[in-house]
Amino acid sequence: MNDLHTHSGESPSESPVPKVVVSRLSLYLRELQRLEASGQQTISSSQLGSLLGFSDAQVRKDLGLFGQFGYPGVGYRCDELIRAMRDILGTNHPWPVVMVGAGNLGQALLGYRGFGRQNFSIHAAFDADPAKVGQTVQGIRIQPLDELAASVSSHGIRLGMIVVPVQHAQEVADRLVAAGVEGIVNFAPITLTLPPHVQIVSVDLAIELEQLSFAVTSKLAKALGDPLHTTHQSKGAGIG
Amino acid sequence: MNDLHTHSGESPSESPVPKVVVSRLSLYLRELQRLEASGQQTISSSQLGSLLGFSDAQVRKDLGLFGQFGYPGVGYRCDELIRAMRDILGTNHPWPVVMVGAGNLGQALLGYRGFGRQNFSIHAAFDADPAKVGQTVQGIRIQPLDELAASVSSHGIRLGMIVVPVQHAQEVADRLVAAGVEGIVNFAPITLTLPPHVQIVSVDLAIELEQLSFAVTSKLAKALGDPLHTTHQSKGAGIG
DNA sequence: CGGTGTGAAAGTTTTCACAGCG
DNA sequence: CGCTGTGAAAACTTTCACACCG
Repeated sequence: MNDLHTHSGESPSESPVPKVVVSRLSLYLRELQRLEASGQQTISSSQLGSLLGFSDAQVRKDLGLFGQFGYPGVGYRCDELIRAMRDILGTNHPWPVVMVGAGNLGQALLGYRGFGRQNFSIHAAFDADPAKVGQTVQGIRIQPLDELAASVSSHGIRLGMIVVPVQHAQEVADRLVAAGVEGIVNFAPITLTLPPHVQIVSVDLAIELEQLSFAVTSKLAKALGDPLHTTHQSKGAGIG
Repeated sequence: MNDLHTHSGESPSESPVPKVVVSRLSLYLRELQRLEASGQQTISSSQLGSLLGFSDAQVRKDLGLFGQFGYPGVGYRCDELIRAMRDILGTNHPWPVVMVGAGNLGQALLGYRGFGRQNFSIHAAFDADPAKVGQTVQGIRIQPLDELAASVSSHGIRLGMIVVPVQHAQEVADRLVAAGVEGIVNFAPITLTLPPHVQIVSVDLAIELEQLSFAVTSKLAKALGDPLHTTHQSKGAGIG
């Protein structure tokens, strides 16, 4: 590393970075920011890994996909690595986000301090309900849905959040895409159908809990030899 | 399939089910419930897969880990498959959940209809702030944190949600575990350190958005040949 | 025919292990 | 020495392709 013939213009054919790597990158960054705030200057791949439950090799391999950031015998400098990670993730510049849906959850998210940590901010909020439109929540005025497209395009907004009831989610998603949004966080419990150039991340609270009920159930089930959780029971009666 | 010498007592050594399979199972179930509600009786693996963006083979392989649920030439019966999935995920019986943290987000989650869909319900809510304790939100009285352990153990509660500010999250997690909780959904932006028998699922809104900013940025970057997003640029100056 | 269940092949991600560096 | 960066091996996951079934 530290080779000074900085070969920036590298070969153009790249295997796309796996999603799971990107999610670990975010965890590395979150942890690095905590470490830096606590005054730590450098960190090794094994320290960083063990803080997060990953192996040292995994940390190095993940970082190695994007460049060479470490110093042999030393580790990584927190400040440098933070900056590099933010460059990679795209959060060294602000990301205004639009939110659609100003119900319970939407209003709570409007007040959530913690987007800001990574340069995200809710730029505008929209709702279809005339009773909500015009209210100001957490300093953000709720606007009517008709203003969505103009707001997105005039401010070059690229990301949106869907916090509407499930029966409206697909339509809202379509409107966001039509307005030019390129990425959506969807809190409604439905699989959205969208063009492939639009990125989606979904958060379904019932599904998160289901992951736990499975894990907690199968832990016990295996100990007891429950066939459903130790594979291969056969089905019950026939179809008719 | 449909072999009637129902070999329930199968071999005890099992490869654990991958997490990614469990998350797809939840998506299958969510979609099946929608289909059943719309009156559909049966569905094939390729239909179900294409509704969710998976291949038919993937659907069959995932289900095949747990048993034989389909009918050749027909597909799967929605009602049967729903029941089987709920058995597998453990959601054929109710799951009372405790919530710690009754701020903006916590209160919004108290009002969230949609846990119920999969048999989860928030049984009790706790907060350290004396100003919040005693309030009733969405029909649930906010209790002081001291009552957490007694509530968990006396009702046999196995799952908890952490919705407190980040600086209190680890301590709250420790208290939940000490009280006997076996699985936690954590909304605070921190990696919790807990004994291995406790399951954790994390939701960090800033990280969800980062996944999008990466995807949206790198899509453009690749088109332009940005070296950070087309791998292998070298670092800047030396360490000193 | 239409569709499942499933071994075998292909592809992907993680771990190993070690050369090389400051 | 301690630690990175990285090929090679191992482990794991997905896709293929086809026997079999109603």
